[in-house]
Amino acid sequence: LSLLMKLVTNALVVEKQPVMHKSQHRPLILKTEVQFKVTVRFLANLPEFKYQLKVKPIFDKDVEEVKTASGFRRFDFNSDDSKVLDVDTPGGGLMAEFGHMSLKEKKSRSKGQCENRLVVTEELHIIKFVIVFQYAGQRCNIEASSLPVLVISSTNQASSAWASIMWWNMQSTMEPWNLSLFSNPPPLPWQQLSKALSWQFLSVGQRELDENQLSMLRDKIVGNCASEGRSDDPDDHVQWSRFSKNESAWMWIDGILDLIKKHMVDIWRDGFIMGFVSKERTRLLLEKKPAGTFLIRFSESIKYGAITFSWVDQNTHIRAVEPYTKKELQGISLPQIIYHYSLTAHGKTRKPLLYLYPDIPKDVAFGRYYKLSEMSSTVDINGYVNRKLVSVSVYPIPPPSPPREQSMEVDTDVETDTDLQQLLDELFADFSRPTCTQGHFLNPLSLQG
Amino acid sequence: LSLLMKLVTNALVVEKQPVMHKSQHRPLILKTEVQFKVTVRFLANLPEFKYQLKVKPIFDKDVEEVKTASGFRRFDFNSDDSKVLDVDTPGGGLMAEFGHMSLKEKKSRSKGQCENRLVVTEELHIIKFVIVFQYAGQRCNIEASSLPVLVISSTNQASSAWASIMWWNMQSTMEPWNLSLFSNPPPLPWQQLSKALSWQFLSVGQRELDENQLSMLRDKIVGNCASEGRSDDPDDHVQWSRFSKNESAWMWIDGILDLIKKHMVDIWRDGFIMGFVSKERTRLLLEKKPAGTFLIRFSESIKYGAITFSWVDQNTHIRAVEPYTKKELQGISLPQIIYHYSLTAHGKTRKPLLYLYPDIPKDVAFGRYYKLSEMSSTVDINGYVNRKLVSVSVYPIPPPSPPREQSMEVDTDVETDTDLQQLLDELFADFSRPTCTQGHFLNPLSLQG
DNA sequence: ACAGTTTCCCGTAAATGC
DNA sequence: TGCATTTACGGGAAACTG
Repeated sequence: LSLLMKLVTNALVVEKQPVMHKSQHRPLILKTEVQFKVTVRFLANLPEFKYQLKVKPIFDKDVEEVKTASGFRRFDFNSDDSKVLDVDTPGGGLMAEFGHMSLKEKKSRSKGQCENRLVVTEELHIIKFVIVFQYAGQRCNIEASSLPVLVISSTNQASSAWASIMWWNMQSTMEPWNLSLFSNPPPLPWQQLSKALSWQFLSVGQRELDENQLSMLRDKIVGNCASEGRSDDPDDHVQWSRFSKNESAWMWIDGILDLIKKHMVDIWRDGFIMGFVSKERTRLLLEKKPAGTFLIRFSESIKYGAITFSWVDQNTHIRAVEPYTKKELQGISLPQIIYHYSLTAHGKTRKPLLYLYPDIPKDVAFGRYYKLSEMSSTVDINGYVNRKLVSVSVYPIPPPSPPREQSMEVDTDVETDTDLQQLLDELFADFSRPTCTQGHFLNPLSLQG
Repeated sequence: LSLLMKLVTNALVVEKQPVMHKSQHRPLILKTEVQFKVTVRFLANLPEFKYQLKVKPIFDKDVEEVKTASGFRRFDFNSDDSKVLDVDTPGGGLMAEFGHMSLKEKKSRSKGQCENRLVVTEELHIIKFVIVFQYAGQRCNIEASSLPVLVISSTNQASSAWASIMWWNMQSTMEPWNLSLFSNPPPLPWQQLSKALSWQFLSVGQRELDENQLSMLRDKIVGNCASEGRSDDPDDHVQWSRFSKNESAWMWIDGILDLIKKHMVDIWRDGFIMGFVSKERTRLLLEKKPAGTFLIRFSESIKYGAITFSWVDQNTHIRAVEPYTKKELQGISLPQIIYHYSLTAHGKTRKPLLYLYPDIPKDVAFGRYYKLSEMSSTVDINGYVNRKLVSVSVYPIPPPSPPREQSMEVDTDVETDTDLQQLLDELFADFSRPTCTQGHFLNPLSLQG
């Protein structure tokens, strides 16, 4: 009997297709009150059992007491809790499809009693599918278990949850099925973590991280730049807390992944974003290059994914533009920004970006992208004058304004208008110097030799 | 007894505060599965009834059969269906607060049987609050009714629903409580409708419509420009279908209200948006004005609320920029657009906007707005070069590109790159004429005398 | 096929809980 | 009080349903 159980247990395969955007093959993140689908397949083709077996999904079966003790949340299935009969599949095997499952938290009375309680995105749960099976007068349970499941209640937890999944996947290659992993998570070799990170970029942006990019990440995450040899020391390890906790590596990287996914899959895929370069390395790379050479970097300081470019300006000054955020990129694409980016300095307006590092003319690199987007916005519509957005800078920066303690009042206080006007006049002294040409027109962007 | 009932019935007042964005004092739009709050007040101060009266909300009481017959949907309260005891209020009166009400549709088996079924935003429902009341051995019902309620299931229905509310409010000043109004809605005098429309702008944008704006709307909605005298003919009437049905007046106006609410309450309030001006009138107004005079108009053609400006260009040409949509205004404000708007034509770049019609220097009108927004984006951050967005146009438009039947292929087809490059070169011939200045820099925005 | 209507669910903001 | 977690719901899009 016990042999039969084991045999048949292994013959069950579980597949899920939740609608989580992050999920790939392994659907390990489930959001409460959001539907997901589970298909249970009976691999051993035993058609004589057709319509005779009932499958029932159970959340955290067998481990419920343990988990409750350690402060885990408890969940129930919302609607489809009832079991579904087996049906035959085209291949002839048996299967059951749970089409509209979703989770709801069971509120337990006393929650915070446990000392070292994990954060919710570290709780590893299990969904089991159980068949109560009658055979030869005997009765036994056949079970199939899902991969570990992380349950979140809001998409703002998805990023942390994904960190847990990556960590678990890396651990479980060595020590499978450790559901208490995050009670005391062992550090991981950088070698292994770096591969996982690279895969994320492959998955999201169709291009892995190269050695230079990984090296920058190593310096940032492993730190300990003592061995500045930049070779991957196999002794380098990363702590879970360093990787996943607030303000730490993964949140920053995931913001960048999201930035790529939403706004620059194509440019990333084609390799035009150096991205992970420190400011120092940027200077090293650029300082020997002719003016007009630039490279594209992810912002290291801004929390939720932003991108900037650094370029060699006149007199070999290296400058970087204020990073563009995801929100801003909704209105204008990075290639468009790069194509039109203009700088007004010392009374002269010019386009400071010429060659993508090391020496690719920017149109060769980016032409294929901005052409398409420009096309559509340049067409005349109903007799209207077409238009487009251009990102411009005024440099050098004017002297900083004196601090204003009550900026809230400004919008009703007419008195400050004059101050503001002055400041603004200063700011745009170069930019908007009025000039008489034909008609009454100001001529703000002109080069006044 | 009947006297008492009437007396007490009138003594009940119903107040609701749903979280619908459109709702003002009268909360007449309810969305299914979204919470709202109802407070029932017993105006007659009879403290001896404290804690003895139970109030029960009932949806479509007394009219359910009629409505079901005419194809109306039916609803139930979700959770708080149970009645709540009366409690005393600070003033000493009796009241009951239903804190977490929400509606759920009761699916009825056969729905589409009714011939002339109304659309859902024309269904007028009623919520009644009933007290079963024992007095002197007698038992009777005390009832208070809500104002008519429109039930929607998605915010994309809110606009239509609001149209119904306006229409009902206008009708009910003459003939109150007509719940079958939309079965055969009588036309309304323009005089009355125009006031209601004007109030919408007052409510959303803190400024009513002036006579010129209303006159333009009259021409558009009433049509029938036979009496071109532009005086308000009291015989002008508007049909409900003309006002509310798809692609018609209200949808367009409501898109503009939303535009104002989201992006330009201040400029609207201060009266700098002429807004409702026909193209013809725009030309009449501007053609006698000096070059650089401009006015701001709402787009008449774009469906969901967009804004443009028309200006007197060189040689007294009147031009208008492609309208800005709500989505685009998320990234840049209208005052900023106006302040920096630049035009490149005939090899010269200039700012074509100088005087807001009739003759207000644009900085006098808009200075107060763009100063504030410029402030924040001009501050230097962490050594980055500040930047901002500018809306620019290239005019005149280059010859239209030959039609491309397979624009889908372009992004993988390297062959077309050359074509695109050529076209683009043409497009930006004026805009990006390369010029050698110091260094290698192109000098695209320069005036080459 | 299609339009009116509802459902689904992300992402943000607010509320809640601990 | 602050942070972790959940709830709420607008908005866009997909799914439904006659």
